Amino acid sequence: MTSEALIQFFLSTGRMNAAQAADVATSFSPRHLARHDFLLRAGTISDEYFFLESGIVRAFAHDADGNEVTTGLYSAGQVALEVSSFFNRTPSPEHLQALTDCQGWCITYAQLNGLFHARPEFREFGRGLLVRELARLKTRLLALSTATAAVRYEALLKSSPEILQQVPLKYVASYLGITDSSLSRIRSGSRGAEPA
Amino acid sequence: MTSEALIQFFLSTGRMNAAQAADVATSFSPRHLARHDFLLRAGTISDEYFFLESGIVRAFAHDADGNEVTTGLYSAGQVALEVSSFFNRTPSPEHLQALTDCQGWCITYAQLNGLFHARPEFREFGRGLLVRELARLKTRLLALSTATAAVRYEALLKSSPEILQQVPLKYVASYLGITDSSLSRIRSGSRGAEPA
DNA sequence: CCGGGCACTTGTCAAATGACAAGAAATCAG
DNA sequence: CTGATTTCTTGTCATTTGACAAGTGCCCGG
Repeated sequence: MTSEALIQFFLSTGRMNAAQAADVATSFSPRHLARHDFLLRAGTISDEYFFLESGIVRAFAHDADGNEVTTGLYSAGQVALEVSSFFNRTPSPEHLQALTDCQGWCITYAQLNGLFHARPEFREFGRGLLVRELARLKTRLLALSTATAAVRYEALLKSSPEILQQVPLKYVASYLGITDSSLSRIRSGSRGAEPA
Repeated sequence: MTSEALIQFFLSTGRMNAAQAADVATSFSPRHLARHDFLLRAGTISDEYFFLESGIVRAFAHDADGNEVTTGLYSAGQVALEVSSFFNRTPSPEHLQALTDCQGWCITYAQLNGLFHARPEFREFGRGLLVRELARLKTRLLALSTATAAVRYEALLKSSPEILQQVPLKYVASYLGITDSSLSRIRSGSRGAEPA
């Protein structure tokens, strides 16, 4: 089993060199998820930091009325993780479920902490990941309150086309903060546009 | 100058003991902001991690159309910080400005990193802060896509009444993702409600 | 004390989106 | 293959919210 993608991921942030990355990678275990498998269930404590090499994972929660809401969509090259549950050792507010078969790499909380303790450069990497995720959320928040649904859809289409191709539109809609009907209309409208 | 509030803040997460907290606090410097002073300007690199002992700081950015959008409101007991700029040493996408006179405690990036390096328990504390902020953003994101403006307003009123009292409503509105007119209507409506 | 902005409210109308429901189309399990 | 389920589209109408504009009151600096 080769962890090439994982090593590349460590290198991508520029905070680790090749030897360090390769070494850290040995602490991760390969992990496979079949379509519809749960990586984490709401109410339980996450103990798997999961790097996705292929496939798509969906995070979802329930709103005040009990409706399912897709809060995150993770594809290859990302870490699918409920941060607060994993790091605070508290019950997760949301589920993590594979939408397709997934291949990736896992590490437990204890192992990760061991690495953080032993390897300052990996610590930096870990912090970078949190910071990056925070920035991502901020961007989504801003878009949600200032951009129209159509613009948000176009942005997602541009930044993550693979998601649009593989994720049922109702989940995408919920991720974008709209209903599936609205998304359907947005898609039909943006295709033809008015010619002359 | 007493840093009692700062020490309490360190203790609040339960990851540091009293001696550790008091000791770490000595690395922070008192900092005062006059009303309307900028703690950070968009485009510059943040080098101040600022714990607020009193006062209110507003974070704001500009949307695609150039409109100002309030992205964060920080009050006493919180850290007013543009995380990605501070930790990645990159230009900030948003401004941080004092809405009232502010009193608090500051530390630079280099100093903070020094503490992280030397003190594992403070490192834990720092991570906890990022994780907490992330959870907060997630909550806001969920509310923005599932709750009505009125509900979001009520939630803010309940969780941070001090903000409603001190922040001009147009900033609150923008923070809630609505216009100031809408907020005004929500406020007038929720007072009387329909009697019989 | 005065003038000029802000801050806030309110009115009117339009645009964006949701709710609900009915079908068509694709997908999946037996 | 075939029926059942899920997914996606579309129609109709209601609701939420925004855009724009006018008007009142208040605060701040000279």
